[in-house]
Amino acid sequence: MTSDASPRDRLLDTASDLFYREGIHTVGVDRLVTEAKVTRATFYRHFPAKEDLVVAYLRATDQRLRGAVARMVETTPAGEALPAVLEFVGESACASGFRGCHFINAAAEYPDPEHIVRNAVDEHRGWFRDAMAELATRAGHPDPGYAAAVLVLLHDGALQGAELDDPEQVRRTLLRAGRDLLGI
Amino acid sequence: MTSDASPRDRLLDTASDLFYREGIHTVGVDRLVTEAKVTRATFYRHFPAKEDLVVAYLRATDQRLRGAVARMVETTPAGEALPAVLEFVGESACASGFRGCHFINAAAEYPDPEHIVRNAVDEHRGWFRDAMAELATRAGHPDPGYAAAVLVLLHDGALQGAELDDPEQVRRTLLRAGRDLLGI
DNA sequence: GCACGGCGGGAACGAACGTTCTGTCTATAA
DNA sequence: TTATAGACAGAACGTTCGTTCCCGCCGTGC
Repeated sequence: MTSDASPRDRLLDTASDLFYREGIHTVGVDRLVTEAKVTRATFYRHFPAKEDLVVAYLRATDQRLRGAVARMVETTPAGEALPAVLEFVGESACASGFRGCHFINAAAEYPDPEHIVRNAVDEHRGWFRDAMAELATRAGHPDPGYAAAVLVLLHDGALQGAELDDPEQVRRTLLRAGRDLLGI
Repeated sequence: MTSDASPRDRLLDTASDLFYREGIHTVGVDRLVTEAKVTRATFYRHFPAKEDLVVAYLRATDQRLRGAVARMVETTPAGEALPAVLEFVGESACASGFRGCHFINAAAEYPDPEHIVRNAVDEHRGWFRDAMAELATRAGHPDPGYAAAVLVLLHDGALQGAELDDPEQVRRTLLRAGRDLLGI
């Protein structure tokens, strides 16, 4: 239950849910405090402003994804890590309630590249690219930089495509294209 | 000059510019009528509501892209149409002022798939996929459906990646991956 | 026992939102 | 010449925005 968590956690949980499902600008502070069962005063006691909650939401999502990838890496042999990532992306894209990439969606609402929200987006993307490059290296891929760039490209395209078109078809295309490109 | 165009055209031009550069929700009607040098009454005489202007903006963008693709198809032999599309996408992504895909960005701000804005997005994406499938067919590609799906995937990934990462690197990755995947 | 900090309830702030209105001016068409 | 329609100017609508404040309650630690 979220109702017996701390006010800060309730806030972050409902923000994560609402920001992702309905967008950031369209979800007001009213909505947030009402659904989190928290008062405005409590909101501003934990977050200096709404955009700080947005950053916290992205950072929490980032941490969740880092954990998922780390767990995946631990449980799959080095040679199968890249296809495993593709499977993971494909499954995420087909999950119910999927609404595209958290970070791409957030960036679309914050055009200024210097904004703190964009900083959070950049950090996540930097980590993902580096993580993919390292996986490719460990898998013995001849060109890890290219492999990472390809994985980022396919990742982004698949996540946005799955939201806007048929997720299952996108998933199939992603897997087939990934295997073709990465030589696996 | 936009200042001697009709009020409706001025409105659509400034809306296209502002919506793309700064986002849709963040640009208010105040901003629009001020920069278009048009009064509120004139605004609402031409568009029942702001979201109708958003739809008009997307439809105008859609028409521009259809024209660009049609022109490209006319001037390139059938066999080279697919790489030409990739070049076009890559160049667009590296153009100054590029801010990602108009339609993906708009969809990120309108989560409801039944919204009229999303309808405009769906129409554009449907056209693009069909156009790519037809190009692939005419180029003699053995699996036009897959080729079209791949082009959509790479297109989406490249456009969002170029906005968030290094556009030149994304362009190179796009071209190389496209050539590898489409056998060209 | 008492001070203190976290939280709930709720009013209030100024600003901006999308939208509607009244009224005046001017160009075009009957 | 007059009627009409479109664009102008600008005030105003009610609502919502993000943010701040005051007050009373209650649990914990000194």
